[in-house]
Amino acid sequence: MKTKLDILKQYGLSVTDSRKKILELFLNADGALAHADIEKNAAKNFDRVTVYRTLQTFVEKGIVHQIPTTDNSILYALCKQNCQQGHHHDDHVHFICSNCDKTICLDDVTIPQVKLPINFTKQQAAMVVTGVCEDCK
Amino acid sequence: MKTKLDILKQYGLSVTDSRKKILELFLNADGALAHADIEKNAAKNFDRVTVYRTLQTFVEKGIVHQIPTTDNSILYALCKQNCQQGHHHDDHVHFICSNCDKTICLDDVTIPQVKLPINFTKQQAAMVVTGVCEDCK
DNA sequence: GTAACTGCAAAATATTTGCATCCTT
DNA sequence: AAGGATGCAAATATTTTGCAGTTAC
Repeated sequence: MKTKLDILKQYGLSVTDSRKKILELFLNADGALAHADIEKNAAKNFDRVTVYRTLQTFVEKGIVHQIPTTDNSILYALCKQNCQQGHHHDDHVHFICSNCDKTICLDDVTIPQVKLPINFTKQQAAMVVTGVCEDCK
Repeated sequence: MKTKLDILKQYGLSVTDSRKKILELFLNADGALAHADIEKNAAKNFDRVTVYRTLQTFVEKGIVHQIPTTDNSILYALCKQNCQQGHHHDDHVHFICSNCDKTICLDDVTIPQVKLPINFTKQQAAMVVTGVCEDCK
């Protein structure tokens, strides 16, 4: 299993306290995190601005990806499987529980192909399913 | 074809200048609109706050729906087909052109079913495809 | 006439930027 | 030591709220 240090080094980032801490939050989280979640858990120790910059860096490097939601918030999630090495493939479905509000990466559920209208070219696809998760069932 | 007035009345909203104007923007738009787009085009005449409130009303009534995007902006789009009458079914795929940044409702492309892990219940699904649209091809 | 809608002002919140200092390598 | 990362302060931008005046029905 990869450690925080491995991941940071692998992406050519210097190892700092805030990056370690934030990465740890992701590794321990069972779902995706909103900026606010991270701030709540890390901002005791770090500046709000550092959270912004760290997340931005992680996204740029491909360590985390952003999940679009309808409710104006961006969620950030670590790809648990393929994405940590080499190129970033965010091809799984995200699930948002309407009860506990947790966002879960369904790493095993692949986004199905869709047939686009003629003259449309696909580069990426994202899919978010809302419903009730296994814990809230 | 439904007129602005028809639509507003159908949803039990009183007909005001700002609602007519904003609805017109949607009817003329070939894609989805960001809050900023609406503000740019309508805010000459209306207060910024009115745009917020009007959009909120439209979403509540089901006249427009929100499209999740990764880049922190909410997009609003009119459902061209089924959604205008009765209940709102936002079951089509959204397409974001990486060239012109336009967001298009692919009303004819239905979101495919996915098989969720056991004990997960689906309520809604959203799908966003990024790529190159027909105009930018 | 009444309820609903709008504009204005202002508060609350969120995000970005510059710069001096500190830390990693 | 050098480059990058952080913290602080402050500028910007975004969204929400209260209230008085106006408008639709």
